[in-house]
Amino acid sequence: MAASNSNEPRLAEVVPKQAVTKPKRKSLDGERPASLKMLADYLGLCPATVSVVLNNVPGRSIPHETRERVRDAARKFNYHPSLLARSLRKKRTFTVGVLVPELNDGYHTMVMSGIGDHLMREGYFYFSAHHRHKPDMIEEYPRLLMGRGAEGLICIDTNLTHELSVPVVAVAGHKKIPGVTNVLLDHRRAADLIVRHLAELGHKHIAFIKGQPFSADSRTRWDCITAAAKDIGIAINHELTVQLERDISSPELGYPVVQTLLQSHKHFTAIVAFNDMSAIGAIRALRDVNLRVPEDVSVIGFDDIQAAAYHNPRLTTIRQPLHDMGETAARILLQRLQGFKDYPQEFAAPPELITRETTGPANPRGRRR
Amino acid sequence: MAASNSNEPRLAEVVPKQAVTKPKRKSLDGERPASLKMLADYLGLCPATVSVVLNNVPGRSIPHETRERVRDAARKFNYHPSLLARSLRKKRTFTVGVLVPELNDGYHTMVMSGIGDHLMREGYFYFSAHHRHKPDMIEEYPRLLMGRGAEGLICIDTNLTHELSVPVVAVAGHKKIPGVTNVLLDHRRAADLIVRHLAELGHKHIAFIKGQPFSADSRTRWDCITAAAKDIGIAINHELTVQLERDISSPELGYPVVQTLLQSHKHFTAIVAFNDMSAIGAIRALRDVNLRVPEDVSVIGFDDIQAAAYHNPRLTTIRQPLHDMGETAARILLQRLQGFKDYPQEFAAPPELITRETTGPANPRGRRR
DNA sequence: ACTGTGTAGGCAAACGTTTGTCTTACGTCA
DNA sequence: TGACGTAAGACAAACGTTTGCCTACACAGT
Repeated sequence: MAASNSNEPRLAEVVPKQAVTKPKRKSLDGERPASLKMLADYLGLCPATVSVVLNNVPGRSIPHETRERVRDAARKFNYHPSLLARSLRKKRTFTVGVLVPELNDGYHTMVMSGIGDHLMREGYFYFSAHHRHKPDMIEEYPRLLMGRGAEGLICIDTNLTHELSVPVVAVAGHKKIPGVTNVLLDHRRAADLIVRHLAELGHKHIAFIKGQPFSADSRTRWDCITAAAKDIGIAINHELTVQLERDISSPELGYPVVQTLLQSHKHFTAIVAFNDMSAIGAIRALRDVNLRVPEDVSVIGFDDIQAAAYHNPRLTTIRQPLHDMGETAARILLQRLQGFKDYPQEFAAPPELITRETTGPANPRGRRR
Repeated sequence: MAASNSNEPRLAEVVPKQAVTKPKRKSLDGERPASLKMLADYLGLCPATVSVVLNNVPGRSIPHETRERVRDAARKFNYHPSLLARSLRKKRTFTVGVLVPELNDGYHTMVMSGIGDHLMREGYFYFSAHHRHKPDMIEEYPRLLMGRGAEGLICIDTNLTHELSVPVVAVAGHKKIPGVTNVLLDHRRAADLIVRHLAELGHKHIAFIKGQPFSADSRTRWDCITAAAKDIGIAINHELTVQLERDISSPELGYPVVQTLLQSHKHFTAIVAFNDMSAIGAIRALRDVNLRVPEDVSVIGFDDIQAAAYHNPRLTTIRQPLHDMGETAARILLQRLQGFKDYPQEFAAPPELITRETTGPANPRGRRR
């Protein structure tokens, strides 16, 4: 804004009462950011009038010349209103809270990036906090964030347990909670894409890696998979389903469960992983026992994280429009903050099948050992 | 040290789940959250006294019985102090700003996760903002964050241009700016590790991928590499150095520059990439012309992002202790906020060579074509 | 001369805290 | 009995805004 004033404005020159008479109180002179009151003193007006001008309050008659004087002074003293004071007075902070399990995770941060884009565009700022799936933090952080002035919350992949006193949008939230809008993937469609893709390639013996219990998507995704399999006529062998347990976001996630799967010596020609990370771990486990992907076993991931396209072989996966989902979440929250009453209770984003190199025709011999 | 008032009233925990037990609200609390004034009215005291009790202000004599009454009332009405009002009054917000180029990037978010850990532990919250390396945003966001009450700033991989009026810690910052503490990798050591490793494997013709000009580490890293090469006696062929340009964080970053490198038909047996992402892209470009890694060409990355360990082949790289660096940055900032005067002007974190599968003995024939 | 209508801007009360200073009332001491 | 100390808490002034209401004028119309 005020980039032009090369010589620093000396507020002390025009407000003699502090700087000149009391040189020892250094913190009070020029260093202190200008306030409405200082401006008003300087201009011979009262703070209210200055505020009115600077905010262009409609319905107030202030002559053009005065308005210019005020704006000049604001520029000269590099005035920035104290948002703290303003928030206190107006009871609006233009701040929301973003609650996320883990900052260092491709899924979460992709969503956050969408959230951030929309919020910044609309002039909102956000606090972020991560809880690492610890229940007491999930309980406590919303309160703290609200205490900090968050007018609403966006929770990513977080199992909320109860209603809150501010509007909430949950990304990858499934539980129906009053006041909570869920933004999630259309899991029925996603499951259909996965199972149909594998069925068309001739797979009949399919192993599944289920998500961790604490991950919000786990339950729904699995339910949809079983439903889709039933529709399409693929039998689900429960001896071929394994379950992720660890709370990490690296391929190490998928490695051990596929090892145990392999040790069971069951026949399968494809693995449906809970997400891309576990798919990558799965592929490594397969290769470590000299199984080729996709010639011997097809693997399909979920999420389409950035590593997926550059993994070797390139990972076939379901893309979630995570950035869009983040933007959508932010948009819905802001609408609700602006008093929109008939906001959607749920928003389902469309998944997309990204066919790359880790899926191929079923090998009739299945995995060899 | 924790953020001053450890006696922050933890009231909600004591209050029984309100939804179930109280269908009807008590007379006093109506709509708004309880304030000091309401409490004072209820107790027949004045707000100041209530404040004094709740904050355990030393040197005030309030009888024990009154203190209990006050605390009971606070619990009863689920009182939480307005941090907005408190901040306005005390001129402390316990909030900092975190400025980052991109939210969806392994490097940045790993650092953020360290920052977040430390800040939350100390009772601070933070605003985050991302600028995508746009100079006007880099100029504007610090102001906005300070306007929001940030008492200090942590900038990750951000080329600040000038001093700010609050304490700043720059992660991967190189420029010496008054008031800015730099937390960075010991690049001299890192460069030494890289060059020595390749030299020991017999590499003499080494190609280099330099970082983008806007990336804060680019310059220093390159300078250190050339210094180390000189020390160790490796000649740097400028026809074998290419430069990243694009502002993306996917392997696509490194792919095209290695393509051009290959088109030049120069002889080389190893590539030193600016970071892991570009290394992965480089490997793909090599494989696409049927060059094997590491048999024909060795590749070494930088950062040790999560994908590095699970890439195929596993990536040899330099690990930056990013999480630690984030924590360190936060710690230094908080120390400065608490008035520590002799904080370090610079902090260098130790790199570590992670030898995996993408580097091997130099192939005397070099790359074939 | 009186009323009405604008115009320009001041006044003061919020918003919810914190903190230094003041006032009571009571007891103790000499 | 007066001086004094002290406990218990009230008072008021901030912090920097915003906003509803008010005043003081000037001018025009009857």
